Amino acid sequence: MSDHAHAFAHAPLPPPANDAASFTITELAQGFNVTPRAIRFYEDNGLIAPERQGQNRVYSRRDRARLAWILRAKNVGFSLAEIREMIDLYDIGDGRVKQRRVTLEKCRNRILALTEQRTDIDATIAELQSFCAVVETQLLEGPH
Amino acid sequence: MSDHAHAFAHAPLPPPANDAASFTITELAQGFNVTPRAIRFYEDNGLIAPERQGQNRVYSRRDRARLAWILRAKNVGFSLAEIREMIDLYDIGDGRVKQRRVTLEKCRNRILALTEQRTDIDATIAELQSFCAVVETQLLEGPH
DNA sequence: TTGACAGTTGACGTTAACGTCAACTATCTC
DNA sequence: GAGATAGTTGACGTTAACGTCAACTGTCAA
Repeated sequence: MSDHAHAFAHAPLPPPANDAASFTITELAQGFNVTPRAIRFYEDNGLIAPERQGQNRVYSRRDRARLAWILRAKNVGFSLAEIREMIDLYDIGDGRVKQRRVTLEKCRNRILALTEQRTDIDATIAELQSFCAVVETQLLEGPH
Repeated sequence: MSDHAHAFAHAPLPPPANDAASFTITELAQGFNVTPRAIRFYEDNGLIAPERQGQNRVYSRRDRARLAWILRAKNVGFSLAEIREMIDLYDIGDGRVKQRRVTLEKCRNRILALTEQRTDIDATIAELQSFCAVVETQLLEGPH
């Protein structure tokens, strides 16, 4: 599966066991196993907005949690644009009713899509497992 | 979530209820809700290899099943390159032992990644659901 | 004060996965 | 035989999500 496989070897996302109050960009990057470039890119797209000390970015624990959220959403297949929209949704507490109906429908659609996706994942896992079993058997039979 | 959402509104993949023995490219495309262009693209990348009648492609039921497989893998987050490699893996019955060990490891890694992804999906679904609940409550309270 | 670092902002390059023509071909219908 | 219709092969365009590089800035230790 070559090195492309790493495109799929996403961050193992247990929030980094760093209980500091604030973080630098490289701390976050290392903790989540992404590049600083990527984090800045998310900021350019309005996904995070850390404080600044002078020109440097300073990330709070909330920012870190938000980044975790973003990466998980990414891992689940959402595009950055979609993630941004979801974030915006969460920020609407004051939308009018029609807006809320739309919000609700979008949410439900996403839930449906995710549920479908879960089914696909289960099926794929099952297939890979049975394939693994076959290969294991071949191994036990020894080289021919 | 704009129209970008449709980038995620993947094919609802119940294999099309068409029990013919062979299919044209547009039949498959419509059945799976993808474009003929995409299917040809997959062929260019060695993911499918339908028969030909003259210059036209003719897809068997096996081809259709394979396309379903491909789309499911896509939906789960695999790149076309990765899918191609998985297909190649399935075609190795004669690899040497070392190759098989590698194959096995790759498979297991994928299973791990998929399992993680499942966890993320569950978490995301849970969050969306609780968010839905909140919005519903707001709706019931009526417009302010 | 002079590196050595960590961080910053553009600007441009890159890859994946198609979309979008354009120019043909083959088949059937009128 | 002239469209209409479904298919074909290039070739080029496009979008997302960063990577890469260049040119600075700010901070601290020797």
